Amino acid sequence: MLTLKQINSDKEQVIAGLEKKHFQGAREAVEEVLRLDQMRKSIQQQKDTASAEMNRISKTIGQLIGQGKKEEAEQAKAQTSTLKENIKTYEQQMTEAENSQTQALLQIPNIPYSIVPEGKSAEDNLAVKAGGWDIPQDTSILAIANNAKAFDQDGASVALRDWKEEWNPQPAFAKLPHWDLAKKYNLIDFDLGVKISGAGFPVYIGQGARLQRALINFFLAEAAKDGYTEIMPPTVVNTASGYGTGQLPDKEGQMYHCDMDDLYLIPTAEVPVTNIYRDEILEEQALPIKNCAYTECFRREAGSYGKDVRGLNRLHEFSKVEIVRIDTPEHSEISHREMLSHVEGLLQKLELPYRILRLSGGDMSFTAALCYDFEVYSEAQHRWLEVSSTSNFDTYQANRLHCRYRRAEDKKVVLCHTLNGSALALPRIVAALLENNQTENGIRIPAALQPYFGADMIR
RNA sequence: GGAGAGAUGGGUGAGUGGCUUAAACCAACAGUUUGCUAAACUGUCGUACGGGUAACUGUACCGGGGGUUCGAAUCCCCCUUUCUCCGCCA
Repeated sequence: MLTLKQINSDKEQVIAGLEKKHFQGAREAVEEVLRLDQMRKSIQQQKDTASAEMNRISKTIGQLIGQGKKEEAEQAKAQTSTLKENIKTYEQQMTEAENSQTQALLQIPNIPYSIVPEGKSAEDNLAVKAGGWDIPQDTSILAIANNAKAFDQDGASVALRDWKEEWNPQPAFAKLPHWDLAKKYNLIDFDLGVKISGAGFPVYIGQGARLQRALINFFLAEAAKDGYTEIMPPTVVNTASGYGTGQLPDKEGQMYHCDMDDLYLIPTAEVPVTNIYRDEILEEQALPIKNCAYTECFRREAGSYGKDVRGLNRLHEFSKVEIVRIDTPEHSEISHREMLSHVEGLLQKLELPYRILRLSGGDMSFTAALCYDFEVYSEAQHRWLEVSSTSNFDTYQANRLHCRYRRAEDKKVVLCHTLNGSALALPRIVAALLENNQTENGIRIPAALQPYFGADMIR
């Protein structure tokens, strides 16, 4: 959540930011938080004064009893009853005010950075870069893309906006969608998954299972090369962790819940791996912390339907390698770019056509300050598939997590920045690999993946 | 799952109702002394929220939550968790 300090000192900027994110009733929400804050402060002043008086009297009583002055002690006791009641009332009011204030703050999303494009929806996302083995290199627009210093050159990025329309690859032969390929090569059995679990829980078989394991190992190895520490966290988390990274309370219905023990199945490794640092004060020299983790991810995906859920496009359980960073505010932007380069490198090594989108204010997640999506092009489905979302949360998550660090310079304790990104989520990568690499003789495995897969083709 | 014993600051650890403003030691940081290193000495050494331009100061926090009391780290209840033993088990 946003800090009170931010809201207090930069009220108008915060409101403008919330409006950029198309948050309804931004001004009212901010005013409400400020009003509750004023209320809380004035109650605290009264309560602190009363408590100070109470402490003073109690101490006196102790001294009087020590001196054997019992009558005077009894007199002093008589003074305390109203005071005691007042304190109790103040405490209740303060708890109430604090709770409403927290509730109000939880309803307010993060504010976007200035380079986030204006806009309401996915239509307004900005393509900042594109690449991949199959993209024609002579298109002038793409030439700009390749020369652009990625991610921070707004002028260059704007020119890329409509590049998708310029590039309409014509497949050499009618390519099959991955659900047909999965059947043809006996890689994935969707019906079997329905039998033993339900829709959205595919069963990977033989080379299909091996491809999963190869991708996981490849992604983890690449992350290790880039200096990430591998974590293997629990796959279920408690409510405190759910609140820490912001899945609770707003996304409660999106997570699977184990009623008996009140635990949630993780929707992403971000949850356990970021919560490692909940309620921690880190030393500045330990930053940036770079962790990666492979986990299964579980999502209820309530409300999804149609072509979006066909095959591997949207699953209830899927494998993902996540990269997570905890950093200082000064360095988090650099960290973000390094993460983007890492993810881009993975897609290049997998030889997939990709584009990178800077999400518009309205399309960003509740908690992000800046977010880039990576999409790969599926030649059989003729559409872009989102395979990674790499975000900087600024202090928004850290504030909720109470994740802070001690500045080396002045020893002050301040909030960290948190960042995370998929590197990568498997299902749509598998879909794109199968669809784009199909030949008459089988499915080609990209060279970088061959050592992990143990073969150059799926036959 | 059953029984018992624990949980105190960055660490070790004292504290069984008011002489605690949580001792002491270690670590850390700053300074003094000193050819250098080391040692010694002195000082600083939590977090959150208030008040104050500031120096400073108030309140809360001893695993978490509730209760008893004028007053709780200390007594009572519930929860979490660690250890030991028993049971079960890959």
